[in-house]
Amino acid sequence: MSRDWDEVLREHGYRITPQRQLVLEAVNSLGHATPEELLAEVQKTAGAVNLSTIYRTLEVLEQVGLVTHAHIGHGAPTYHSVDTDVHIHLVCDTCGQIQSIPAEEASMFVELLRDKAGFETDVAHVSIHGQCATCIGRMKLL
Amino acid sequence: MSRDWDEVLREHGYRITPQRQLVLEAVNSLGHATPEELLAEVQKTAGAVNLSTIYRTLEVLEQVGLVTHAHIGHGAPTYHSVDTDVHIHLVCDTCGQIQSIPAEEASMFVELLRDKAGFETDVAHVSIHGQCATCIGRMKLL
DNA sequence: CTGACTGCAAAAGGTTTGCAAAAAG
DNA sequence: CTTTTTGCAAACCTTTTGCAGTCAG
Repeated sequence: MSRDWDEVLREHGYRITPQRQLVLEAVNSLGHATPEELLAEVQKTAGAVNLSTIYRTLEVLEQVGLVTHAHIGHGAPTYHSVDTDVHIHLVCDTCGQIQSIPAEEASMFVELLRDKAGFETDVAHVSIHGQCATCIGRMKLL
Repeated sequence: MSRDWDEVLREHGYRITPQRQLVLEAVNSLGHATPEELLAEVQKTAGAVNLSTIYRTLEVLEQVGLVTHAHIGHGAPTYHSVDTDVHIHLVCDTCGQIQSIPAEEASMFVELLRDKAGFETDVAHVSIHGQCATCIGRMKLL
Protein backbone atom coordinates (compact mmCIF):
# COMPACT_ATOMS: atom_id res chain seq x y z
CA MET A 1 0.00 0.00 0.00
CA SER A 2 2.21 2.79 1.23
CA ARG A 3 5.09 1.55 -0.86
CA ASP A 4 6.95 3.57 -3.36
CA TRP A 5 5.68 7.04 -2.69
CA ASP A 6 9.27 8.10 -3.03
CA GLU A 7 9.48 6.52 -6.46
CA VAL A 8 6.43 8.41 -7.55
CA LEU A 9 8.01 11.66 -6.50
CA ARG A 10 11.31 10.84 -8.13
CA GLU A 11 9.62 9.88 -11.39
CA HIS A 12 8.18 13.33 -11.52
CA GLY A 13 11.53 14.93 -10.90
CA TYR A 14 10.90 15.81 -7.28
CA ARG A 15 13.31 15.21 -4.45
CA ILE A 16 12.69 13.14 -1.38
CA THR A 17 12.69 15.13 1.81
CA PRO A 18 11.73 14.36 5.38
CA GLN A 19 9.08 17.07 5.22
CA ARG A 20 7.39 15.40 2.27
CA GLN A 21 7.45 12.09 4.01
CA LEU A 22 6.00 13.55 7.18
CA VAL A 23 3.24 15.39 5.39
CA LEU A 24 2.31 12.27 3.48
CA GLU A 25 2.24 10.23 6.66
CA ALA A 26 0.14 12.86 8.35
CA VAL A 27 -2.33 12.86 5.47
CA ASN A 28 -2.56 9.10 5.68
CA SER A 29 -2.97 8.92 9.41
CA LEU A 30 -5.39 11.81 9.83
CA GLY A 31 -7.71 10.73 7.06
CA HIS A 32 -9.23 14.12 6.40
CA ALA A 33 -7.26 17.09 7.47
CA THR A 34 -6.87 20.77 6.80
CA PRO A 35 -3.44 22.26 6.19
CA GLU A 36 -3.39 23.59 9.75
CA GLU A 37 -4.19 20.18 11.18
CA LEU A 38 -1.50 18.60 9.08
CA LEU A 39 0.96 21.17 10.32
CA ALA A 40 0.14 20.32 13.92
CA GLU A 41 0.56 16.62 13.22
CA VAL A 42 3.84 17.07 11.41
CA GLN A 43 5.17 19.33 14.12
CA LYS A 44 4.77 16.58 16.69
CA THR A 45 7.78 15.04 14.99
CA ALA A 46 9.51 18.00 13.43
CA GLY A 47 8.70 21.18 15.25
CA ALA A 48 10.47 23.46 12.84
CA VAL A 49 8.30 22.72 9.81
CA ASN A 50 6.52 25.74 8.46
CA LEU A 51 2.95 26.16 7.27
CA SER A 52 4.08 27.31 3.87
CA THR A 53 5.97 24.07 3.50
CA ILE A 54 2.75 22.21 4.16
CA TYR A 55 1.03 24.08 1.39
CA ARG A 56 3.88 23.65 -1.03
CA THR A 57 4.21 20.00 -0.17
CA LEU A 58 0.51 19.32 -0.57
CA GLU A 59 0.64 20.96 -3.95
CA VAL A 60 3.44 18.64 -4.99
CA LEU A 61 1.85 15.53 -3.51
CA GLU A 62 -1.40 16.36 -5.17
CA GLN A 63 0.22 16.97 -8.48
CA VAL A 64 1.89 13.57 -8.54
CA GLY A 65 -1.36 11.97 -7.46
CA LEU A 66 -0.51 10.89 -3.94
CA VAL A 67 -3.16 13.02 -2.24
CA THR A 68 -6.30 14.92 -3.15
CA HIS A 69 -8.37 17.52 -1.47
CA ALA A 70 -12.06 18.03 -1.05
CA HIS A 71 -14.07 21.08 -0.13
CA ILE A 72 -16.12 20.13 2.83
CA GLY A 73 -17.38 23.16 4.63
CA HIS A 74 -17.17 26.75 3.55
CA GLY A 75 -13.75 27.16 5.02
CA ALA A 76 -10.60 25.14 4.68
CA PRO A 77 -10.23 22.29 2.21
CA THR A 78 -9.32 18.90 3.61
CA TYR A 79 -6.69 16.60 2.22
CA HIS A 80 -6.68 12.85 2.18
CA SER A 81 -4.65 10.11 0.61
CA VAL A 82 -5.59 8.79 -2.78
CA ASP A 83 -5.57 5.10 -1.96
CA THR A 84 -8.32 5.54 0.59
CA ASP A 85 -11.68 4.32 -0.66
CA VAL A 86 -13.21 7.01 -2.78
CA HIS A 87 -16.18 8.52 -1.06
CA ILE A 88 -18.59 11.38 -1.29
CA HIS A 89 -19.27 13.75 1.57
CA LEU A 90 -22.79 14.72 2.46
CA VAL A 91 -22.65 17.93 4.44
CA CYS A 92 -25.68 18.98 6.43
CA ASP A 93 -26.08 22.74 6.16
CA THR A 94 -28.17 22.79 9.29
CA CYS A 95 -26.15 20.87 11.83
CA GLY A 96 -22.85 20.75 9.99
CA GLN A 97 -22.51 17.01 10.35
CA ILE A 98 -20.75 15.11 7.62
CA GLN A 99 -21.53 11.60 6.47
CA SER A 100 -19.69 9.67 3.83
CA ILE A 101 -21.10 7.37 1.21
CA PRO A 102 -19.15 5.19 -1.18
CA ALA A 103 -18.53 6.85 -4.50
CA GLU A 104 -20.15 3.99 -6.40
CA GLU A 105 -23.53 5.26 -5.30
CA ALA A 106 -23.05 8.10 -7.69
CA SER A 107 -21.99 5.98 -10.62
CA MET A 108 -25.17 6.35 -12.67
CA PHE A 109 -25.04 10.07 -12.17
CA VAL A 110 -21.41 10.18 -13.21
CA GLU A 111 -22.28 8.17 -16.30
CA LEU A 112 -25.10 10.48 -17.14
CA LEU A 113 -22.77 13.46 -17.00
CA ARG A 114 -20.30 11.63 -19.19
CA ASP A 115 -22.98 10.75 -21.75
CA LYS A 116 -24.85 14.00 -21.85
CA ALA A 117 -22.09 16.50 -21.29
CA GLY A 118 -18.90 14.61 -21.99
CA PHE A 119 -17.91 15.57 -18.52
CA GLU A 120 -15.61 13.35 -16.46
CA THR A 121 -16.56 13.85 -12.84
CA ASP A 122 -14.14 13.88 -9.97
CA VAL A 123 -16.68 12.65 -7.45
CA ALA A 124 -14.56 12.90 -4.37
CA HIS A 125 -13.65 16.51 -4.87
CA VAL A 126 -16.93 18.05 -3.94
CA SER A 127 -19.23 17.57 -1.08
CA ILE A 128 -22.94 17.49 -1.51
CA HIS A 129 -24.81 20.00 0.59
CA GLY A 130 -28.29 19.66 1.97
CA GLN A 131 -30.10 18.48 5.06
CA CYS A 132 -29.39 15.29 6.92
CA ALA A 133 -32.10 12.87 8.05
CA THR A 134 -31.90 14.04 11.64
CA CYS A 135 -32.36 17.68 10.81
CA ILE A 136 -35.22 16.95 8.46
CA GLY A 137 -36.90 15.00 11.23
CA ARG A 138 -36.37 17.84 13.63
CA MET A 139 -37.92 20.35 11.24
CA LYS A 140 -41.11 18.35 10.93
CA LEU A 141 -41.67 18.61 14.64
CA LEU A 142 -42.03 22.37 14.47
CA MET B 1 -41.80 37.94 -10.37
CA SER B 2 -39.72 40.63 -8.74
CA ARG B 3 -42.68 41.86 -6.76
CA ASP B 4 -42.83 41.92 -3.04
CA TRP B 5 -39.21 41.39 -2.11
CA ASP B 6 -39.76 44.21 0.30
CA GLU B 7 -42.68 42.37 1.86
CA VAL B 8 -40.54 39.33 2.38
CA LEU B 9 -37.95 41.38 4.18
CA ARG B 10 -40.54 43.16 6.29
CA GLU B 11 -42.20 39.91 7.27
CA HIS B 12 -38.90 38.80 8.69
CA GLY B 13 -38.52 41.99 10.65
CA TYR B 14 -35.96 43.56 8.35
CA ARG B 15 -36.03 47.08 7.09
CA ILE B 16 -36.13 48.23 3.50
CA THR B 17 -33.06 50.12 2.44
CA PRO B 18 -31.73 51.33 -0.88
CA GLN B 19 -28.65 49.14 -0.38
CA ARG B 20 -30.75 46.02 -0.04
CA GLN B 21 -32.72 46.89 -3.10
CA LEU B 22 -29.59 47.56 -5.11
CA VAL B 23 -27.91 44.36 -4.04
CA LEU B 24 -30.98 42.36 -4.89
CA GLU B 25 -31.23 44.00 -8.30
CA ALA B 26 -27.57 43.34 -8.89
CA VAL B 27 -27.98 39.68 -7.98
CA ASN B 28 -30.90 39.41 -10.37
CA SER B 29 -29.24 41.18 -13.24
CA LEU B 30 -25.82 39.57 -12.97
CA GLY B 31 -27.09 36.05 -12.64
CA HIS B 32 -24.05 34.61 -10.97
CA ALA B 33 -21.83 36.99 -9.16
CA THR B 34 -19.25 37.12 -6.46
CA PRO B 35 -19.52 39.66 -3.66
CA GLU B 36 -16.86 41.80 -5.38
CA GLU B 37 -18.76 41.76 -8.65
CA LEU B 38 -21.94 42.70 -6.88
CA LEU B 39 -20.15 45.56 -5.21
CA ALA B 40 -18.96 46.86 -8.56
CA GLU B 41 -22.46 46.63 -9.97
CA VAL B 42 -24.05 48.35 -7.00
CA GLN B 43 -21.45 51.07 -7.02
CA LYS B 44 -22.42 52.05 -10.53
CA THR B 45 -25.51 53.50 -8.91
CA ALA B 46 -24.38 54.17 -5.38
CA GLY B 47 -20.67 54.70 -5.20
CA ALA B 48 -20.50 54.93 -1.45
CA VAL B 49 -21.69 51.41 -0.73
CA ASN B 50 -19.20 49.35 1.16
CA LEU B 51 -18.12 45.76 0.63
CA SER B 52 -19.08 44.81 4.14
CA THR B 53 -22.58 45.99 3.41
CA ILE B 54 -22.66 43.61 0.46
CA TYR B 55 -21.73 40.72 2.70
CA ARG B 56 -24.18 41.66 5.39
CA THR B 57 -26.92 42.24 2.87
CA LEU B 58 -26.35 38.94 1.12
CA GLU B 59 -26.56 37.22 4.47
CA VAL B 60 -29.92 38.82 5.12
CA LEU B 61 -31.26 38.20 1.63
CA GLU B 62 -30.16 34.61 1.81
CA GLN B 63 -31.72 34.12 5.18
CA VAL B 64 -35.11 35.28 4.01
CA GLY B 65 -34.80 33.13 0.93
CA LEU B 66 -34.42 35.77 -1.76
CA VAL B 67 -30.99 34.65 -2.90
CA THR B 68 -28.71 31.64 -2.58
CA HIS B 69 -25.07 31.03 -3.15
CA ALA B 70 -23.11 28.25 -4.76
CA HIS B 71 -19.48 27.33 -4.50
CA ILE B 72 -18.16 27.38 -7.99
CA GLY B 73 -14.42 27.61 -8.00
CA HIS B 74 -12.11 27.16 -5.12
CA GLY B 75 -12.31 30.78 -4.28
CA ALA B 76 -15.31 33.02 -4.22
CA PRO B 77 -18.87 31.84 -3.82
CA THR B 78 -21.35 33.20 -6.32
CA TYR B 79 -24.78 34.46 -5.50
CA HIS B 80 -27.89 34.25 -7.60
CA SER B 81 -31.56 34.86 -7.19
CA VAL B 82 -33.80 32.07 -6.03
CA ASP B 83 -36.39 32.28 -8.78
CA THR B 84 -33.82 31.50 -11.46
CA ASP B 85 -34.07 27.99 -12.86
CA VAL B 86 -32.26 25.62 -10.59
CA HIS B 87 -29.13 24.31 -12.18
CA ILE B 88 -25.95 22.44 -11.42
CA HIS B 89 -22.53 23.74 -12.25
CA LEU B 90 -19.92 21.53 -13.84
CA VAL B 91 -16.52 23.04 -13.20
CA CYS B 92 -13.56 21.91 -15.24
CA ASP B 93 -10.51 21.70 -13.00
CA THR B 94 -8.24 21.93 -15.98
CA CYS B 95 -9.46 24.91 -17.92
CA GLY B 96 -11.72 26.42 -15.31
CA GLN B 97 -14.69 26.63 -17.61
CA ILE B 98 -18.14 26.25 -16.15
CA GLN B 99 -21.13 24.70 -17.81
CA SER B 100 -24.60 24.47 -16.35
CA ILE B 101 -27.03 21.63 -16.59
CA PRO B 102 -30.63 21.61 -15.43
CA ALA B 103 -31.02 20.27 -11.93
CA GLU B 104 -33.49 17.63 -13.08
CA GLU B 105 -30.61 15.68 -14.55
CA ALA B 106 -29.59 14.85 -11.05
CA SER B 107 -33.01 13.78 -9.90
CA MET B 108 -32.32 10.04 -9.70
CA PHE B 109 -29.17 10.73 -7.77
CA VAL B 110 -30.99 13.03 -5.39
CA GLU B 111 -33.62 10.35 -4.90
CA LEU B 112 -31.00 7.75 -4.21
CA LEU B 113 -29.50 9.93 -1.51
CA ARG B 114 -32.92 10.45 -0.04
CA ASP B 115 -33.67 6.73 -0.02
CA LYS B 116 -30.35 5.42 1.14
CA ALA B 117 -29.21 8.14 3.46
CA GLY B 118 -32.33 10.13 4.25
CA PHE B 119 -30.43 13.08 2.92
CA GLU B 120 -32.25 15.97 1.25
CA THR B 121 -29.87 17.42 -1.31
CA ASP B 122 -29.56 21.07 -2.12
CA VAL B 123 -28.45 20.49 -5.68
CA ALA B 124 -27.77 24.04 -6.64
CA HIS B 125 -25.41 24.68 -3.78
CA VAL B 126 -22.57 22.58 -5.00
CA SER B 127 -20.68 22.44 -8.18
CA ILE B 128 -19.41 19.22 -9.61
CA HIS B 129 -15.71 19.18 -10.34
CA GLY B 130 -13.95 17.22 -13.02
CA GLN B 131 -12.78 17.54 -16.58
CA CYS B 132 -14.77 18.97 -19.41
CA ALA B 133 -15.08 17.29 -22.80
CA THR B 134 -12.65 19.69 -24.41
CA CYS B 135 -9.91 19.11 -21.90
CA ILE B 136 -10.38 15.36 -22.03
CA GLY B 137 -10.00 15.51 -25.78
CA ARG B 138 -6.90 17.59 -25.46
CA MET B 139 -5.31 15.15 -23.03
CA LYS B 140 -5.74 12.25 -25.42
CA LEU B 141 -3.65 14.02 -28.01
CA LEU B 142 -0.58 13.95 -25.80
C1' DC C 1 -37.47 59.05 18.65
C1' DT C 2 -35.30 54.38 18.78
C1' DG C 3 -33.35 50.53 17.06
C1' DA C 4 -31.76 48.62 12.79
C1' DC C 5 -28.47 49.53 9.19
C1' DT C 6 -24.37 51.50 7.06
C1' DG C 7 -19.53 53.11 6.29
C1' DC C 8 -15.06 52.88 7.77
C1' DA C 9 -11.12 50.96 9.50
C1' DA C 10 -9.06 47.36 11.65
C1' DA C 11 -8.76 42.33 12.46
C1' DA C 12 -9.00 37.78 11.24
C1' DG C 13 -8.53 33.51 8.46
C1' DG C 14 -6.39 31.16 4.83
C1' DT C 15 -2.99 31.02 1.21
C1' DT C 16 0.94 32.79 -1.50
C1' DT C 17 5.48 34.76 -2.41
C1' DG C 18 10.45 36.54 -2.32
C1' DC C 19 14.62 35.59 -0.61
C1' DA C 20 18.67 33.63 1.54
C1' DA C 21 20.18 29.55 3.85
C1' DA C 22 20.08 24.43 3.96
C1' DA C 23 19.73 19.98 1.93
C1' DA C 24 19.17 16.49 -1.94
C1' DG C 25 21.12 14.12 -5.72
C1' DC D 1 28.55 21.37 -7.11
C1' DT D 2 24.00 22.51 -8.91
C1' DT D 3 19.30 22.76 -8.24
C1' DT D 4 15.52 22.03 -5.47
C1' DT D 5 13.46 22.74 -1.20
C1' DT D 6 12.81 24.95 3.15
C1' DG D 7 12.03 28.53 6.88
C1' DC D 8 10.88 32.97 7.73
C1' DA D 9 8.55 37.15 7.21
C1' DA D 10 5.80 39.85 4.68
C1' DA D 11 2.19 40.34 1.35
C1' DC D 12 -2.43 39.13 -0.24
C1' DC D 13 -7.20 38.25 -0.66
C1' DT D 14 -11.53 37.46 1.07
C1' DT D 15 -14.61 37.77 4.85
C1' DT D 16 -15.76 39.41 9.55
C1' DT D 17 -16.22 42.60 13.34
C1' DG D 18 -16.51 46.87 16.47
C1' DC D 19 -17.98 51.23 16.63
C1' DA D 20 -20.10 55.62 15.89
C1' DG D 21 -22.99 58.01 12.94
C1' DT D 22 -27.27 57.65 9.93
C1' DC D 23 -31.63 56.39 8.46
C1' DA D 24 -36.08 53.65 8.28
C1' DG D 25 -40.28 53.03 10.56
